[in-house]
Amino acid sequence: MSYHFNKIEEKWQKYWAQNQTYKASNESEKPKYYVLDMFPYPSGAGLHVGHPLGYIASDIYARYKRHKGFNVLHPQGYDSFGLPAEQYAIQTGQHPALTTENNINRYREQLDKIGFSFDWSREVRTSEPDYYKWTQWIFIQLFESWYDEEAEKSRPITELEEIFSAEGNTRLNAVCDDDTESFTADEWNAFSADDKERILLKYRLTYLAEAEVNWCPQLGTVLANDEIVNGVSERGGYPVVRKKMTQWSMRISAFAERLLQGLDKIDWTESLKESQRNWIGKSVGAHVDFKIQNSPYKIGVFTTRPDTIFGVTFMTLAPEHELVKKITTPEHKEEVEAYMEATAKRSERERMADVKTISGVFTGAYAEHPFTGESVPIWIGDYVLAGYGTGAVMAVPCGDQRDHDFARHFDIPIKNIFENVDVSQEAYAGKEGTVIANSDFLSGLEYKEALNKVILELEKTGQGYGKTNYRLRDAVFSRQRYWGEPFPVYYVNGLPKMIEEKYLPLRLPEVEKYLPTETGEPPLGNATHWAWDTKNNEVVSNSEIDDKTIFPLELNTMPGWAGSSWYLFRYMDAGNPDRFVSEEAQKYWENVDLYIGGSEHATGHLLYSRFWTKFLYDRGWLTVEEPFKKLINQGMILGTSAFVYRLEGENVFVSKNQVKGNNVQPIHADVSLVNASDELDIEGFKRWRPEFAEAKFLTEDGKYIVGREVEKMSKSKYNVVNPDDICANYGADTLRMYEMFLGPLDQAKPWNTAGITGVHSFLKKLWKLYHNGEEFSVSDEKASADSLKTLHKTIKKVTEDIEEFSFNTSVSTFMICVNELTAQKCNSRDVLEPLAVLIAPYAPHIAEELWERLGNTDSVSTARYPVCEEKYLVESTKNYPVSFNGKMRFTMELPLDLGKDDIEKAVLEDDRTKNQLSGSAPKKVIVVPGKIVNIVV
RNA sequence: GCUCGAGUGGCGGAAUUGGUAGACGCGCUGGAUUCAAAAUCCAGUUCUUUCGGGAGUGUGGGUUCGAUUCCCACCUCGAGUACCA
Repeated sequence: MSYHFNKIEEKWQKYWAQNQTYKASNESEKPKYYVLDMFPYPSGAGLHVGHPLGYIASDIYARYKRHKGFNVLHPQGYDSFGLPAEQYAIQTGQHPALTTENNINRYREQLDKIGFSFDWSREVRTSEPDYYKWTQWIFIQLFESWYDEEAEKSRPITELEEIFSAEGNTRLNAVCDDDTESFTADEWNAFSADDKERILLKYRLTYLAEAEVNWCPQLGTVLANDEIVNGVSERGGYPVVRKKMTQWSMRISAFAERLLQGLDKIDWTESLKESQRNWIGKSVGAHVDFKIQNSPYKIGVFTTRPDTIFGVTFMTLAPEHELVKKITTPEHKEEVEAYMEATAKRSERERMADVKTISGVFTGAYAEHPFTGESVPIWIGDYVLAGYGTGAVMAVPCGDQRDHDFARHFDIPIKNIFENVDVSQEAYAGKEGTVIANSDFLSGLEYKEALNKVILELEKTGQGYGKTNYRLRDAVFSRQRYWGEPFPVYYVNGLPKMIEEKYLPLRLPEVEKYLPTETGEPPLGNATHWAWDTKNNEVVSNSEIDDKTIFPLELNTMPGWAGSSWYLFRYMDAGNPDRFVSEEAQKYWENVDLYIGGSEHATGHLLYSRFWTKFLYDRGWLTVEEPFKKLINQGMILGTSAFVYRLEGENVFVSKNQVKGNNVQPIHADVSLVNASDELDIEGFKRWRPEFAEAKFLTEDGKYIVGREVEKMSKSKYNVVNPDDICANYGADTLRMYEMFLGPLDQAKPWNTAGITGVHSFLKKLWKLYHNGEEFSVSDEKASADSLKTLHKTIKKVTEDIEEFSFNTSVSTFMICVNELTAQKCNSRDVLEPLAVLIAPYAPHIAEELWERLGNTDSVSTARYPVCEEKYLVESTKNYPVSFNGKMRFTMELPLDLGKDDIEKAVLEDDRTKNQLSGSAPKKVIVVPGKIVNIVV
């Protein structure tokens, strides 16, 4: 009976669904293990062969862990809020919920065909009200919390109010807005309710504030820093400009240090941790205040090199700095304003494009050097960023290249404060090994001593203090979109109020149009039924707003990362109507043991979910502080595009090798029209692109050869390979094993269907091992020693490979195993039964079928993983390579249990050795038992 | 520029507490089977050679009896990040 993979796979997929084979229980005697994939956004294009790569790897691991006796949680769901469905809605009017539903159904169909062991009973969808109810709930908890820097944790806002009314905020060490005024207890108690509310907003972990944001006009929304790549939007590649808007923000900056420290405790790749470290961008230095001459103001700067303070010859402010307008002298006003205007006009992208052009203007104002009292001219320049530090720098041209360039460009003096260093041509940025000169009390000191001394001095004189700065900014949380979580917020006197928990979810309202309103409000501004009745606690029509009991609701929605920041916990207890996850369920599953997904989420999702987890931990809703213990990034599977070459201006195509010397235009051809030897199906191509139906094709030897190029898989490049086709032609088991066989999991690699036959014929050979002709044939006779050795060797290697996520080599190991067993004519149950279990994580369908034929009534997934018994691996002899001066000459078979001296003796007595030595005595003999013998002549 | 990662046959890729480089698969070559093809099976396949060998893991050096593996310098490619004071 031959290997009918289609029938087998259909049969077992049905069986697993009917028997809920992979349903995980929240109670078990077994140890728990949680394997999670990054859940997909269900796009309209469906899955291509690249998508399941990580899912296959995690599925193998999940299945392996089940065999090893773990209670495994391996769920899947959908990150179903997002832009494409909304844009489709704008174009077609189809409700995003409908589009999303259709896409999810298609995804599910495709996923099911690959035979994953997901527990679908725990499926989550971020766009479902039952789910986003809890996203809203977490938002409210963030609003009701503040960050205590003393205790290094988030605390309820009610405790902050108690502190305020007892002692004001003067002694408090809490994270808050920079412009927070200080007050005493008496002052606090005398404030009006609205004033109190405004002050509390400066402390809440999610807050409403006017902020300079990244506005993308084409998308009609603001973007977070991690959603911008090279100055344009990550999605669509549209320009992004800076704009002031009132927005919800997340005070993630409060967690900067813990997010940084936490990295040391988790098992992630070093490169990923490094990305997060860079993103958090911790730098240690000092804050220094410079008095401005003839003015009540002072300029605060952050510097990592306070030791170079005597090298300051000017200061530079960012053009957007708030003091610029206040300190500019009348005679420089016109110039400064022109400069400010010019910078504001430039987009982020332009500003990044020409970093080499030096520009700036003098404000006419002077600051006072904190130690020498000398006058320091104040400039503005766009090389200083408003968003980092204080938006102002003390410029030390001898120690910083940018300051140096600026000074030289504008003829500002450069003062050298380094001994024996020439700074006339370029700045000296080194720290160790130089002595500071020309620096009053710092002269003669080295970097470290100077650093400590100057900070001490600054603090003594009240002109500054040691400070740690982080690059990590608070995350803007508002999006001007329709298809996202509505904020559970209404406004009274312009102040935000939270809807009470028991009235959640606040459901997304229906709208006529998904575009922003004519007045520029977000799409929810189109909703007619979008006001909050505080009497009946329900959504009512906007026309009823009376500002007494009925108030307007927030029009923004939450960003894409809101729902994905906590979904891992929902799987533990999906569907719980009373809590986002029950205490028991969370305590049992703790957090994710293994997380697999792409590295593109390094500074977005993976940082935000760590932030929310830490927050929920602080407030006592979770027992873990990190969401993902171990994380593996799978590499992308790339497509191999095919190109045809059209002669410029003609309807004639030339084959690949005739391109040279011709002026041709390469055009993507659908990869399904090209065979493995790069030959184009010309008739098929003509039917596919009717505009080329009449085209002429210049062939070579009667064949039209296409050009190839490796690119990202995408519909528009016609290089997409659909997993459904592979499953239909070769089976899911072949697809699974081939995807693993392609190369190391974490590496990017092009898809190449040609090689799949190797893996497919391996599965056919495996099938044959259990069959004799058409009959199932496994004997109860004892297995031969050779076969047992093959089996146990395989168990050992495959197990090691799985533990190290080297799935590609384990496929090779299986191939060797089956080849050996075939050669040994092995058909003993002793070997074939464990082999079926061993391969089940990789090729579950064929394993189930063989398992059943072996007479088992349970699913193979309930079988215990075979144990490698070393006794079968024991060798009695070993081939020793014998080398002379490191060059191998021959091998000698010797018993393995010989000692060093015996091996040496045996080798020296061998005729071939004597021949090599030709009478002379060896200088040295090196014997590594079990490995090699080297003779030095 | 900085950070991280990687360079091994025609191709994807194996092999690291330093010990027979090229496992396994694709492709290719030859053979068996077949009227023929597909499928299947067997053998060969780093380069070079006067058939004794010789060279060989990006380049140049070093440590070692012995280096794909360790050290130094350089080159190339990929990823991330980018005026971060």
